[in-house]
Amino acid sequence: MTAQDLDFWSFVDAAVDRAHDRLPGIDPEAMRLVLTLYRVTNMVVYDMESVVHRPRGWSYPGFRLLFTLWVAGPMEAKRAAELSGMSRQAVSALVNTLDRDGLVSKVPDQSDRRAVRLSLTVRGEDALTDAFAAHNARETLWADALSAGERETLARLLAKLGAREGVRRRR
Amino acid sequence: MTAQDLDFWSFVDAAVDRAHDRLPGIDPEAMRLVLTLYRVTNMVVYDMESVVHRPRGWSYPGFRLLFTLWVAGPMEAKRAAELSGMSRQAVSALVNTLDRDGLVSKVPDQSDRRAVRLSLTVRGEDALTDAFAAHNARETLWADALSAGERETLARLLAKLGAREGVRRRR
DNA sequence: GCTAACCAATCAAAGCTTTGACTACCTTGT
DNA sequence: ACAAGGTAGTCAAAGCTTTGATTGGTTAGC
Repeated sequence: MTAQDLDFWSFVDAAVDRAHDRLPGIDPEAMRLVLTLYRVTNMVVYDMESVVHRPRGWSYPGFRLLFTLWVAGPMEAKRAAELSGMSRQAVSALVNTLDRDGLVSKVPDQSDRRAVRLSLTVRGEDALTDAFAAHNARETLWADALSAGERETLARLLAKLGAREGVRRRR
Repeated sequence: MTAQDLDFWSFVDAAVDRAHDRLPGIDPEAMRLVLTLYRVTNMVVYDMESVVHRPRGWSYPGFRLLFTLWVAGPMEAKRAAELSGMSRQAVSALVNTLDRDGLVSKVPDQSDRRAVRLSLTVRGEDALTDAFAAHNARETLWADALSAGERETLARLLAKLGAREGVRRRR
């Protein structure tokens, strides 16, 4: 396989081979794992965003924040950042858009006047329910690439990777 | 587990339960798989970016483009977009930054004057070699969460998901 | 009470990505 | 030759994310 014949996926093989040839000390398996993880996730996210969310006028981050509120109920912006995995600044910017579009309401907290309490509007809840149904249908389409046993194994190994001690998220 | 006790990971369980309760038709397994995939990948990418790349003054996308050129050699911008998984516009914008910083050179193609040929500068190659060593060491740290057999299984299942027919990348 | 430390949120600047539009160039068919 | 269509790259506008700085509010120590 020369450099001329590569495509998006065979690039991973070429990268592993080339790195292994040129840099003796590297770990080819770890490299393949992270490269593949990154590419698959990007592919799935791009698909979700272009098929489900952009046609509805939303972004994937917007959906994630609305979904967070839908799952865990009204909460402070800081907590929404923790649960969704965004930074507080990102939540702040994102809520401006969602508030403008009438999907989220932002109310100053009674007991702590620094905080704002976020909640779905009725319109936000309706829109989320519709978008989530389409989102999940698309998830199923992806998941169907694997057998039930493979899906369980994949989810379990991913969770184990995510639980990695010593390499923790700091935000 | 009430909504008050959730954290970043238990949110996934809560989301699956809550969706299952409120919307009868959804596919909880597919949901868990995609949610977990997304969160793990974001965690790994954030870690790489904050530990390896930002301290060197780079972004993760910048690293990916340099790495693509390092693996497959000089190429047109369009091809770099295909292999790296970025859009042509994204490559165009990114190359402006990398060119400004002296890491990539952009030369008009002789035979097709529409095209530009991208290649690593000497400085770009040196910087990439250094960054890649650190990047791969960090990848190893993550991969060590799993046994050798688990790593192989995970990489294989991810590749199978990425090879999904009927749900293809369109860019 | 009052100051110091801390904390929630936002602002500002820079970077990446996206869609849509546009220019310049190449290629094909007549 | 030359017009029609396709292609490579860029520009523009909007959105999200990041780091670093700032504002306003709370809490703890003296």
